[in-house]
Amino acid sequence: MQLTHKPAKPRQARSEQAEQRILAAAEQVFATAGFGGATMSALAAAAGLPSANLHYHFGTKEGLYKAVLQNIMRLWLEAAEGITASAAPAQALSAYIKAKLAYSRTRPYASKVFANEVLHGAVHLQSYLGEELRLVVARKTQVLQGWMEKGQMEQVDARHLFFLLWAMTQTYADFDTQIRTVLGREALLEEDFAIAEDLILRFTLRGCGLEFPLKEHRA
Amino acid sequence: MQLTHKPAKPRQARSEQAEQRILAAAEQVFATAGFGGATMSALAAAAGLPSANLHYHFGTKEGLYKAVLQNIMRLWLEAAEGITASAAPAQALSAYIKAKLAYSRTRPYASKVFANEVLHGAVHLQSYLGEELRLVVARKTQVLQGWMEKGQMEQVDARHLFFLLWAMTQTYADFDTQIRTVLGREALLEEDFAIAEDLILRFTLRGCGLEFPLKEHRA
DNA sequence: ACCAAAGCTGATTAAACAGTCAAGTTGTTT
DNA sequence: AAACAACTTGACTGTTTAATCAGCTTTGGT
Repeated sequence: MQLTHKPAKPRQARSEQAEQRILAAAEQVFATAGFGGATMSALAAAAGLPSANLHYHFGTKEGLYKAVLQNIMRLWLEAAEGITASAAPAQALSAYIKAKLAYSRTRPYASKVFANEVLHGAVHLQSYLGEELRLVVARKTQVLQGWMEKGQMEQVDARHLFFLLWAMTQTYADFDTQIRTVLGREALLEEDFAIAEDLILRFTLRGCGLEFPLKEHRA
Repeated sequence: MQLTHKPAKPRQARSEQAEQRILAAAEQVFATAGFGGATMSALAAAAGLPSANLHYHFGTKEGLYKAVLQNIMRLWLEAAEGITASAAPAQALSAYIKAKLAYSRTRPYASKVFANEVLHGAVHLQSYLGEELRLVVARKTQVLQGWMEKGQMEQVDARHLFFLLWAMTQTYADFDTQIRTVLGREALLEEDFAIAEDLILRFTLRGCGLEFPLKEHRA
């Protein structure tokens, strides 16, 4: 927990490479084993390095875990950038759903690490959830309320709308084992994600009193 | 993993009580710490017993974990019982959503243990997912397809419909930390679940081309 | 009242674990 | 090419952990 850490100010970072490699491997191991279930030797084996090496770069197991989480957090807020007052609700919400679902397809381990952390009380993410995420949700909620006041979409609770969008899109990463088993697949295919996207869009847009299917403008 | 277990056939089970107590405590500990993060002494402390006692009743940590999971599985399939060919789609789906959401409210730890297990590859649940759950989904999927053929609801992919219903209802248990933080609450209130229920029903029913809000018949 | 069987527990053990360290190698600056 | 910092590593250490076990108490059948 406490630091016997990397020499406080490394004059120059020569081996960014090793750290990236460790982080990528750790994302997978933490995703499949959880924090408690991941051992330093498993993490080291996945990175192809001796475990002393991981301690050199990240100090402690918890330090490595936090670095992995921080890496993931960067991705999470980007997706919502298209939700602005001047955008059209149907297009903006569609883009958000597509972006979030794309993360589930391309970064399933990142999603799982995040899910695992929140599931167990988010002790390492309290500040992120309480500050950054809370702020983004507050801002985006105001955008949606603006749309509602202008009659561009129906009245719905905007915060709960986000909870449901997160749930529906992330479930395809977090619970892929269950989904794959029910579908009888080794791995989820593009067509599965296409069906999912269509259904989530249908639910969301119609739920908000918007048109579905979306008609392309400027085809 | 291997058994040095409870005397194969206990003539009489005298202390059902202790096992229930251990299981209830273990559900909480496994939910908040995960399998790897839970220690036998933490489990024992939560149950208010020495750890040798837990080993007496459940053999190994994994044995206890499996018993907790098995306990949870019983709950999971019951909720879908109302989905039958003769039922009205809107009523049956509403009842299912309400039942699943009620579990998120009343048994959040059970939901979390299940979520955690699936998240990490469901190694202890493969047979359940592949057999029982797969079968139930196959049957309920047929019921929905029957409704669609009769024009009682729109064409949607029934299996993905279930994935989204599970995601939306269980998120209020599994990710309650995130939801509570965004809402600025110490604990989720009845009114939060009421809003959630309303929004999930709205999404689902409209997404399936059904009437929302539902009109009570035989009021 | 007696006696098995079932239930309980403190003390112990062997293995797994996170973290340390000293001795090495590599790369960069002057 | 010398000097130094960044990096790498195998061997090691103290602690935590799951699991065991021998001996004790409680319970129910007769």
